[in-house]
Amino acid sequence: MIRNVVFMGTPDFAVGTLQALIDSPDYEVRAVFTQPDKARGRGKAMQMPPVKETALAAGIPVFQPEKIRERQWLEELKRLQPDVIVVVAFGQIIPKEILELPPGGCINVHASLLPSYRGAAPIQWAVINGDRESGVTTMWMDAGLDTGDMILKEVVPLAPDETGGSLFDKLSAVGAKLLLRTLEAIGDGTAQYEPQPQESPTPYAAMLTKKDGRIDWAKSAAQIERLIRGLNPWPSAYTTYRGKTLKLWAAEVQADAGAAAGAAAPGTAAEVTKTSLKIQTGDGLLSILEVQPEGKKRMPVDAFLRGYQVLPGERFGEEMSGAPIP
RNA sequence: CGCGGGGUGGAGCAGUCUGGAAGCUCGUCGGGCUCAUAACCCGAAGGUCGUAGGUUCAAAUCCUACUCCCGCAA
Repeated sequence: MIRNVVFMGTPDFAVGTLQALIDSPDYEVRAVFTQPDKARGRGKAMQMPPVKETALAAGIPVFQPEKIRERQWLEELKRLQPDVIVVVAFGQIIPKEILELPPGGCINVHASLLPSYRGAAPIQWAVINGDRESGVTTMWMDAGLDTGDMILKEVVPLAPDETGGSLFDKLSAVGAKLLLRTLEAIGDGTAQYEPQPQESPTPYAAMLTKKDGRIDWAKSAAQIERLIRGLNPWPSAYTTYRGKTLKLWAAEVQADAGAAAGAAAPGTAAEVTKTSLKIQTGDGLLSILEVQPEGKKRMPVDAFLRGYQVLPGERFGEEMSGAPIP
């Protein structure tokens, strides 16, 4: 029998699942654990995690441990007597003592089809790698990182124009439903626990940083286009132009294959018209569709071209280092 | 008080330092040319230069306050 639930999570991705638990008549969310408020945004204003806002709105007690591994939190959890702890993108490593505390275990919702993409940024990496499908997996957490026994999975196909943001929304919704089904199965004893293979078929999906968005024009047009989609809306793919940052929000791989005779160096504006901008990559041309200059709003390329008068042969992504490229 | 860029006809920009008739590339509307066009030619409409106040004979431009948008950082 599963009734008392403690929820641990932090970002937007976790909100849907928390809300589903709150709305369900079968469970009582006794407490929510989330990361401490942090100064973020312009003006470094304190901002509470999305999960905290949801919990407060529902009148649920919120705990914000700096380090969940500290003894006091284990004691607090013992008092709460959860039948199960639900963990969704919490952002801290949960110690073994806590993992072993609830009779129903610590159940994690992970945004990939495990054992692929263990780690913090599975969604974006699936888009960046051009996968045909992704999904959500629930598992019984163990001491490893996303290595626990798998309980339920749901596959979600990727659209051709899938972005990190759009897939994020899809998987978040799927995750909420999948968790409810998982708790149900655990509650009535029908849950199946399938151990994961030791090795993941994919590299570890490390947390993304701004620098992951810097475009390497030597890569292929297809790879760059996927990077742009995967990192949309965060952290966003970018290059530099006339010494300033230029974010790229949408692009299209140029179909006409033969055109890429490779005369120009990667990063060069190969073809410029009044309404289009095609940049030479390591393999093929990439037609830029939407950009955002530093300090400006997003705009379609044609608007960008009107104001900035890009010349054929201009270079994108030049480094300050000034090392001449042969 | 974290750092920084910006708000100029519908769009993107210049002009601001060195005050003195609102500009560029487009778009829109009308006309022309063309088999045709994101092409070309002719003409037109459209702006209290973010808001409020100040300095000045004169402010998009200098000063003050405010407001909105965005990049970095976190």
